[in-house]
Amino acid sequence: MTADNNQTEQVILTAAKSVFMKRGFAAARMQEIADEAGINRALLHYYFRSKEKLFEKIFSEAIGNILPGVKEIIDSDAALFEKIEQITARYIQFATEQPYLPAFVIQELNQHPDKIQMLFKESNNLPDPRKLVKQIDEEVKAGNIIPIQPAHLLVNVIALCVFPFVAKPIIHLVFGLSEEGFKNFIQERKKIVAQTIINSIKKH
Amino acid sequence: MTADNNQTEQVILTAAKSVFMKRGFAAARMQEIADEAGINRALLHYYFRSKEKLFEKIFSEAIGNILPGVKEIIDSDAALFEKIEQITARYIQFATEQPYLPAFVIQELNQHPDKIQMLFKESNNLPDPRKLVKQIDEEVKAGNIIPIQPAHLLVNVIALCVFPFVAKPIIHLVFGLSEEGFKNFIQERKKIVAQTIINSIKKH
DNA sequence: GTCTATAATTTGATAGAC
DNA sequence: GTCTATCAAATTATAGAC
Repeated sequence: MTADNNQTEQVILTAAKSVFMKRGFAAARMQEIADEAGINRALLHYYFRSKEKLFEKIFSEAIGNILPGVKEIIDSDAALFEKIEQITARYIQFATEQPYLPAFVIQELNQHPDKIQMLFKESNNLPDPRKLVKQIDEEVKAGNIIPIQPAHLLVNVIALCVFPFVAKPIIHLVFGLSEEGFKNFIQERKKIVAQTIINSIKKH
Repeated sequence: MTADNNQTEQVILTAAKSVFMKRGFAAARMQEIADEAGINRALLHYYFRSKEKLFEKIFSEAIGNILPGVKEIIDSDAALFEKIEQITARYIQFATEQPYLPAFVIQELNQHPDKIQMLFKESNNLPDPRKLVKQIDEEVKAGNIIPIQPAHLLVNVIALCVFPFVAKPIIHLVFGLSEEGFKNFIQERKKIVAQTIINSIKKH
């Protein structure tokens, strides 16, 4: 593989990511990807054969960027409250850097659940919740936190992190935030989410 | 307007809602709507002129079903904790009856933010958060709840209600739930969400 | 490896008969 | 009001020259 080859491939991937994230698979156009990459459509097919194959590449890369980090935290030996703080911090930081990603994943997940679920599985980085589930159950038993089902706690954490990004346009509308105001809002959530979760389960 | 006219129009709207919810605007096909309505494409255009107009009708109807109820609760004179319980109950009940709706709204919101924001505004049922914001601020000042910015509290409530529906395929995957298991999970959340929120803000 | 030209198909929309 | 036939545009994909 020549340097040029590699470089063009990378330019295409960058452009494809940008377009797929903004538009979603169905509304994305190969022409727009080509334009953004500064090449023509034929070359897209030369490198990736089809729109679908290109999409799969982009999607797998995207989840490959976030899953390993989350998995690592979930499987770590840290204490529960510490894990919660780490997960929220990493999630929000990641979504801040790639603000289109959460809505994109949710959109595709709901439109082709089987296919997307397979891509998640193939990534081999899907967090296995069992260890964390056990840890939560033990904290409950030990009387350190109030009784709560681990699945609900986990969903609560992810929901508080991710939702503001997918609901961004509605938040702008309801609270009349500027772009800057929204950024502030997200930064505040880095502390607020962990605090909210911990307050909701700790015994006082 | 004859009975037949009205009936056909209703059949089309029902079919269109089903298809748009499942596919989203970009991936929805007029042919599929026609098939599901048991008519042909030409008749769709006879009644609604274009795909876009049909979509707007469906979207406006959809948000028209949920917004007035939420607005009513938010503007009511109920105590804060009571409002939180009412909002969570209504949201989750509504999303249970129309499980595709939350992901659908989020998808379209992110793909055509300006247009969708306008449809929200035109509905004239967008909740005005000011009264609730004031109520929260007063509870904070009175020392009844911990200091929290109203916007974060509101986003937390909606996030915990809505997120499980938009993330349904991933929840299935991670926790290995059956369809029945997911329904149970959602029913449990009717109590858990309000409880989580209230625990997170009340003083102990 | 990259381009131009074009094929093949899909899809939203309209014309016109009944 | 409903249908068949057809148009016009868009879009993915390929063939072939350079």
